[in-house]
Amino acid sequence: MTQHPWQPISPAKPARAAKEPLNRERIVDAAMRVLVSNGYDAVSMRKVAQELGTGPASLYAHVANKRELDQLLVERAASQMKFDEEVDPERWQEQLKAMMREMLRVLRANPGVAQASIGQVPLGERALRSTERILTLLKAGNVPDQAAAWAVDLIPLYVTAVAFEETVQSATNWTPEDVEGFIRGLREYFASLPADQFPLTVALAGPMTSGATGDERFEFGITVITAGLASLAKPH
Amino acid sequence: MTQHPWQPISPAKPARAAKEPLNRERIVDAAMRVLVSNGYDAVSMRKVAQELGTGPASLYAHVANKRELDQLLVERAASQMKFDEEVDPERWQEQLKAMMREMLRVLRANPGVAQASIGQVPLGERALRSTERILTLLKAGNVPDQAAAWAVDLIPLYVTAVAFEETVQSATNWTPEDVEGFIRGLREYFASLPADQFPLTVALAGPMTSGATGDERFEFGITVITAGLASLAKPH
DNA sequence: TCGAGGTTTCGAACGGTGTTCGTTGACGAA
DNA sequence: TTCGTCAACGAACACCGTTCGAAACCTCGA
Repeated sequence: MTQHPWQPISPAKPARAAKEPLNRERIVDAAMRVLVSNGYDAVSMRKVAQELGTGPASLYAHVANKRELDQLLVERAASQMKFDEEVDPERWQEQLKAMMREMLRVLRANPGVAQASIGQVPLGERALRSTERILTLLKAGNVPDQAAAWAVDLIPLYVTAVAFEETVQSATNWTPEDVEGFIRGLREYFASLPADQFPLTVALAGPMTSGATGDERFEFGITVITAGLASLAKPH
Repeated sequence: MTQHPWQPISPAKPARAAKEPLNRERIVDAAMRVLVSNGYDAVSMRKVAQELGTGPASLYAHVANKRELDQLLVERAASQMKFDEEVDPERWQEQLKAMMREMLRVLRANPGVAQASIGQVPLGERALRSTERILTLLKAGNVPDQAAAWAVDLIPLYVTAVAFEETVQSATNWTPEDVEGFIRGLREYFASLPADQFPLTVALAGPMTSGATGDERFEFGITVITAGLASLAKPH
């Protein structure tokens, strides 16, 4: 569509030079396009190569293997996270929650990255900035050193798990109506259980199936984690 | 080794009857054997069929697809969890932690189940007992209904994510020495960062890389979550 | 300008995966 | 005995990650 009619069919330059040479960045670009538009499962060496107009073997000159490509995708996504606000010790809990929301936002915008990212130690420069910021916020909250250090793991793990869960569910290609029907069926199922064996499950069928698609559950999770960390704070 | 020498080479019964007919239970049994001894990645329809002395197509008469087989494995593993102790309202926090430890124990004993389980709504009878128990414990702790209902998601999600992370790492086939070396390298890397940009990361390089292989990190996580839930308790 | 050496590209192939198709063969009902 | 039904399963399809080796290309010294 963008091709101009007067463009020569056979390019003036030799066919070989018409292609820019491959490099890591172009590969990650292509992989990112496939990831965003087709999900993580579609990110295969073949698909990425095809996106670049070549074969899968060509990628291996620039990327050791699929796992390394996954890591590059994670770093690329991590670089989209913005944590601009100055750390304000008075508002460390709110700022920590904002951080987690931002992480989830980026993971959602790049569906599938969560899958590639889970269980990976964050090492890139952007990830280090996140680490440093988490430590700063928790130090501002008087959280002990060891707790803060472990929270650096806990926080991304939770956010990533939530994002991963969402991508797994969205991978089923359900329409919103399907999801709604599933939720309703679930609620009815819970409510129909024998009340003598599962009294609370029956009684809480409504709350358990509420907020399944929105952000309320995530808000709840980050509230619990933040409150839990705050409760570990050393008395001043 | 267990075969007796006087056992006839060709069985007395017709060869067809020597094979028990296939059914879901036998398939899950076989899949479980493959899972425990070779990890989740080895659980393919072909391997499971081979374990049963047949071809992959035979499985599809009893199991819709691989995802359904995964779900059956999750249910099988969930049925191994034991939550015997009576609920004691005075000790609800400790009992909740014990529950999470038991969940992790089973997920560890069945490496790979976590991967199949993440993002799945727990529906089997065993899972329902877990749900009911979580709700009972939180009710004993005066946690509001909506919070308790969402905690039913949060708790397994965290435990499963931890287990999943562990299986991803163990899938690299590293020896304990490799892991130790990696951890040491990580600590040195953190410590060597520019202190003006990452002061806390440098200062906490030790704590951040401690307890990486043990259970301390998990204990920390369940403590944070339990404390966070407790902080939501309604004043009585 | 030529040629050698090293790197990049990439078609072909290997061994794996989930899944489907269509035939086979055993069994219960008529 | 015959027929209809359905589990069993061999073969195949379309994928996957990865490797190999030959060709094409770029760089640089002679």
